[in-house]
Amino acid sequence: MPELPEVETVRSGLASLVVGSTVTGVQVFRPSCVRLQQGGEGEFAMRLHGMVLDAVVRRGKFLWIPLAEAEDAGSAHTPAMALSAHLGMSGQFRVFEGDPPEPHSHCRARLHLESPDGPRTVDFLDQRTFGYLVAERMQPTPDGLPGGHGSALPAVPHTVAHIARDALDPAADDGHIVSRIRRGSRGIKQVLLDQTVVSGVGNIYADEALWAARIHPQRPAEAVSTPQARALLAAVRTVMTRALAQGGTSFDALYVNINGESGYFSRELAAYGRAGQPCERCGGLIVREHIGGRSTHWCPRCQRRYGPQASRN
DNA sequence: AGTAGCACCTGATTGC
DNA sequence: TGCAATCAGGTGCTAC
Repeated sequence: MPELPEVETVRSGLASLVVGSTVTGVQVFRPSCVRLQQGGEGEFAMRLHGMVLDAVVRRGKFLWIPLAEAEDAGSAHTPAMALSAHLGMSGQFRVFEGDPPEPHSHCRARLHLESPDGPRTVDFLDQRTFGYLVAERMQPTPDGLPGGHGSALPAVPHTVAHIARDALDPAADDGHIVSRIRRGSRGIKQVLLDQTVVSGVGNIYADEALWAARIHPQRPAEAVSTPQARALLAAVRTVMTRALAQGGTSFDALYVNINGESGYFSRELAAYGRAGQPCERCGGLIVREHIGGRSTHWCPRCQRRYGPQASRN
């Protein structure tokens, strides 16, 4: 599943292939992929047509492409609009140079571009259709700092305004994240998955970070100490940084891929998908349980529910 | 306000 | 063999 490292791989691949291109045509094969667009696919196509793709930016799992008017392209003028994209569970972008092939059966939308190097085609594929595209207005960031990775613009699209900065964002406020992590009665894993607390963490890296920090996924957030919350945030960063380093090597630039389930990093997972196997730290058996509808993996021996001193799991 | 639960969706896998 | 139930899960909405 695409989490921050996978989405960043997509972002950098897309950026290298489409920035500076002009939209010359828009095809929507499945209208639900633009379900967030006010006015539907007609409005979507109209807002994109003739615009220049100025950058590819990411915050957490959210991607967007600031759209410049042709006469403003490359200038310091701040784009008012962006093409936003979320990959959901199974979204992919593929870029073709020259004549594109027939659209894949999972292709939900296709953008035709004109670049200085000739025509380009961008396909948005999404088997499970949880992903979406939307052409929408940008708004300033409250702190005046860059909205995400890939652009210095202090702006984010409307659908991203409520999403917290991600764990790898240089502008992330650790003190604020730690205090929000420790708030409330929810299980700590639920809090990690809450994109308004810290963004970019999905089901796989949540389990990995909790394992690394030795915290039970169901420990109430308010029972997590400040040092533990700091360690957990550090673990989130470590696991996503390592995954990103691997993801970066497993993709071909022309086949802009996401491949959460079979990337090289899957071999390094310590908890996720390892139910019944020994914990590599203590030898206890990793367990799997459905928590809040999500499969959750942990070591009951070294991840204690109520803290290091508790005798009960 | 904070939290829980469900809808959304399709293809692969499992069970009978 | 064939069909139906189950599973995967990120986000956003609704209900409590």
